[in-house]
Amino acid sequence: MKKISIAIIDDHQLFRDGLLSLLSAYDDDYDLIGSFNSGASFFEFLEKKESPDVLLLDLTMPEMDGFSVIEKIKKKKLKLKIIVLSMHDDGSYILKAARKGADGYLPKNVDAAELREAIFKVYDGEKHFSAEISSRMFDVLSIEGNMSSKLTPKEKEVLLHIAKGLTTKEIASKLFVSSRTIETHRLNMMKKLNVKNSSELISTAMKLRLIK
Amino acid sequence: MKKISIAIIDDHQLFRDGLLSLLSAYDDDYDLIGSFNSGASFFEFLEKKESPDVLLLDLTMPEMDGFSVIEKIKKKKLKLKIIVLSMHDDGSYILKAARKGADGYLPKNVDAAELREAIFKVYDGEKHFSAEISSRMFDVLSIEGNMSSKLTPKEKEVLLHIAKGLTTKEIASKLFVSSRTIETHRLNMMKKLNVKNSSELISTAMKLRLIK
DNA sequence: GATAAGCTAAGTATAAATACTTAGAAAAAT
DNA sequence: ATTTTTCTAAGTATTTATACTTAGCTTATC
Repeated sequence: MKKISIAIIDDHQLFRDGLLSLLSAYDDDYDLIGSFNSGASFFEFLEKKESPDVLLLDLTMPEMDGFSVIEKIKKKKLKLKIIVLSMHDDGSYILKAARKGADGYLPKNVDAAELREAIFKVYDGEKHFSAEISSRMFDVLSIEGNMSSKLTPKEKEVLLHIAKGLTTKEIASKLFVSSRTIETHRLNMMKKLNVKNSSELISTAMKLRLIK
Repeated sequence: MKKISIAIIDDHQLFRDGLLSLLSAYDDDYDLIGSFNSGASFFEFLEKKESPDVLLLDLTMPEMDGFSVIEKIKKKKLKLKIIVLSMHDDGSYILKAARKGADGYLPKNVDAAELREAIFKVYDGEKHFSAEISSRMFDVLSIEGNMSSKLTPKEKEVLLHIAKGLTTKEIASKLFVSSRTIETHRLNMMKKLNVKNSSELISTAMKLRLIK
């Protein structure tokens, strides 16, 4: 049987080393072709060498984050499977990865056997999102499901000011527009997120990471 | 020179393996006496064997989390240094660890040299919080500094309902008290957190992880 | 050039929140 | 047993937010 070729992208050594160790438990099944500390160095590598079958990818990295790496892979129409291996068991992160086209998502507490299962599954064209992961995605989806569309830049700007405790009037004078405009923005956001008032707007927005 | 004895507590294999790999870079300096997947198994080990000099500890674990491990160590008055090695670069986590008595805090992107430096520093009785870490702590402290005291259980209950979008009247009837009582709770919280209105109350509370 | 999306703004009425304070009863802590 | 904290509640005036709509103008997008 052909070995599955694997690459790792992660900015921290600890994680890369840990993954290497997990992979080595089933050494005969894999062919590790590279371990990279950034998306850039991975794409550099691809210019000379062949693409791996499966990419193990961290999300939070400086400069080019995991999401951008997925985007670039899809843009280049590379035929490799992507497993996101992230420290964030946060629903919105997982969902975003899935939307961008990740084939699997593993939380931090993987063991060698679970990792192996995921790799084989995505290599065979299946998706791998664990039950726990799926339920978290579901939480966010249930909020988003009621969200008719994304917030516009101006709306986000207003949202930030609301979170800071500014009143409608204060925000209006800060942005040089009428109070009614700010009210409209706020009310539009409340409709989009399907919430009843400003307090729920803030808490829902923070859950969805529209503000941090 | 005597080797520094080290133990690791982390629930995920990937992390433990990664740490082992990082430690092996300066193999001669350390004496790894144990690697544990839970606080319980570490304390079990301590009943028979001697305590390590330095403990590398993860925060987020099932059952007994890292904070509880620190507490138990302090209660038992064990003389070992604790370095928290966490995936959370979140100010409130770091601060909580420091308050409980952690001697150092390292973010996820440690390399072997940084880890070594931290281990030697805490072994010598110093504290090790990197500049980045310290600044995050400072962010939370600056909010907390203006917080006269903690929220009471009832206040937290009211806070949750506010975050869900309930009005004062709705919360009052839900908790079988007068609207004025709920108002008092809300206003007291606003004073404690030094915020101007409900929106800022929610955003600040979420930053401080008073609600999730 | 047409279509869609985003930003701007307003009318009118009602509901809710906020600013300021004070204070008694109950529960918890010491 | 006493002190402290928490929970409860209210008065009055003012400010802010919300409900429900409509709509012109500007800026992208195709």
